[in-house]
Amino acid sequence: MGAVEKRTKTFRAGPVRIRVTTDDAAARPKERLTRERIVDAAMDLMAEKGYDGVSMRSLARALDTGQASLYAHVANKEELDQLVIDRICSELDVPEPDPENWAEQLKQVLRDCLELYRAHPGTARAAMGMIPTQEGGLRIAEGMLAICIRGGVSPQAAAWFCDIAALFVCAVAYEEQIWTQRMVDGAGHDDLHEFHEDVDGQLMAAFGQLPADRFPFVTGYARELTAGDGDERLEFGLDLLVSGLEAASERYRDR
Amino acid sequence: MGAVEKRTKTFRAGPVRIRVTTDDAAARPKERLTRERIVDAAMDLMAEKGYDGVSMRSLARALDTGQASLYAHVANKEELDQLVIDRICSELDVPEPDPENWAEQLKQVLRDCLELYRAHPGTARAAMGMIPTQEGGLRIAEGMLAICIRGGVSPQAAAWFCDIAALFVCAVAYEEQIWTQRMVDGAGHDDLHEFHEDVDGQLMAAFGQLPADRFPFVTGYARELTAGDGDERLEFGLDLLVSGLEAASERYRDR
DNA sequence: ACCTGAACACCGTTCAAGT
DNA sequence: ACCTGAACACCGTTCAAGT
Repeated sequence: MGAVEKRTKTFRAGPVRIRVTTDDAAARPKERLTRERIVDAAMDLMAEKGYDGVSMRSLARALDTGQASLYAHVANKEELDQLVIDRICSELDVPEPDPENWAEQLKQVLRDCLELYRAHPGTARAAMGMIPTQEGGLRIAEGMLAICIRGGVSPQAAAWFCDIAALFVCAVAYEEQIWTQRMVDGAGHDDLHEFHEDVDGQLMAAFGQLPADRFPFVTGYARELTAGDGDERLEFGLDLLVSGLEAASERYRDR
Repeated sequence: MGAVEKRTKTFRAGPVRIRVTTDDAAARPKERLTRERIVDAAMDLMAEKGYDGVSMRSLARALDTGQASLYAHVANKEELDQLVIDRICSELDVPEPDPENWAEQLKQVLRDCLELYRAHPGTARAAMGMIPTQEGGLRIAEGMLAICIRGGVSPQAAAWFCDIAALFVCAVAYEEQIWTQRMVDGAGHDDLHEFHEDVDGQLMAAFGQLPADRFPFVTGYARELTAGDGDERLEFGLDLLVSGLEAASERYRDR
């Protein structure tokens, strides 16, 4: 359950001192609902059950309140998602721009973003299609823009790059989380790495067995199509985007 | 509703001949359900009401049957989504590889993909995180791989590029469709273009009004951050990816 | 073989009524 | 001011029963 619910209480029973952690509803003076508590509980629930595990109802249940009570603090589920994303964004540190080293700095921020999504399963789904308008998200946007522009990238290229790169990382994380969720639901596996290898193996076999006359390249390069884990694919994508940006920055020099 | 439901019928009432188009259930010899009819109806419904407008129940209603009947032809909603995506994929023509011109050919295929998503609102959401395993999707993967490899791109770079570029286009389309859906739901606007300009305007104002000391770059480049429509941003992204690929192909020469 | 009604276990959101 | 129960209008999926 939520981090806020646990309290310790000490009883005296003759010579014995009993110290218990209570988390049953009856025992505590019901804490007031706040946005903070709601977001805390949503993050716990999301980490445990994935994006679809967080409903206004399950969240109310976790907070031991009625679902309607949540709407006194949060406009709707979309706003809740925004608050959750903003919270995780605020965990990320963006470095001071080092103009000599902008390309590597950008890559590192984007790698950190993926790690952040990974640390909080379900969040990538919530972040898809979200524009940063809150403190946390804006800080990251500010930091990435700063790295680009202090590094000499033209403003228009920098702005579009930040947008596109963030979208890309989010999409990679979302795909990963879909597969992770599929594993959790399907059970049968408890090792994620092993599961991925299984999927890749089956996929490679499937590609390899297609009619070779109509799909010569898919069958011929089945190995390459299924190669690499999430990190390798992210790294490849970051290489494309960043080395592309170095080139594009020239073309957009005047914008 | 679906294209299949309308029939004309002629009655004789004394001297008058009445010709009606019936689409009420009672009048027609109920057509058998098939996968084809189900996918047809799902596409119509999705175009009209977006991704969330297609539920197994609303779909059954549109087909004038019970929701359980659908499960005789389609394993679950996920399979339905796959069939819909595969159907739209089969609308796309992939060109014969022209090795001199591989970069432009790739961009054109990816532009066509975005057009396809746009022509069928709601599909990008369904396609997110989907691996092509059916005829239609595989054809596109085959075609893109062929263009890359015949153009001299190393196999591993080609394979990862196809994956990443498809993900990118899908994510761009998904973001667009979220905004479009938001407009449809919110009503008040009936011109999509005007709506986008409104959103961009408000966003630019919001960015511009942030505390300039903490967000110097976001406030300073508010115009660039909100500039450009979907096409310009896609084009920029394709430039990054494809020019990045030309560079990466060298580094992966041996793989 | 194919289809159906009814059920099960869920959603997000609203609102009059309570403390 | 804050919280609640109950309702409204939905979901995906299953299954015994019908034709």
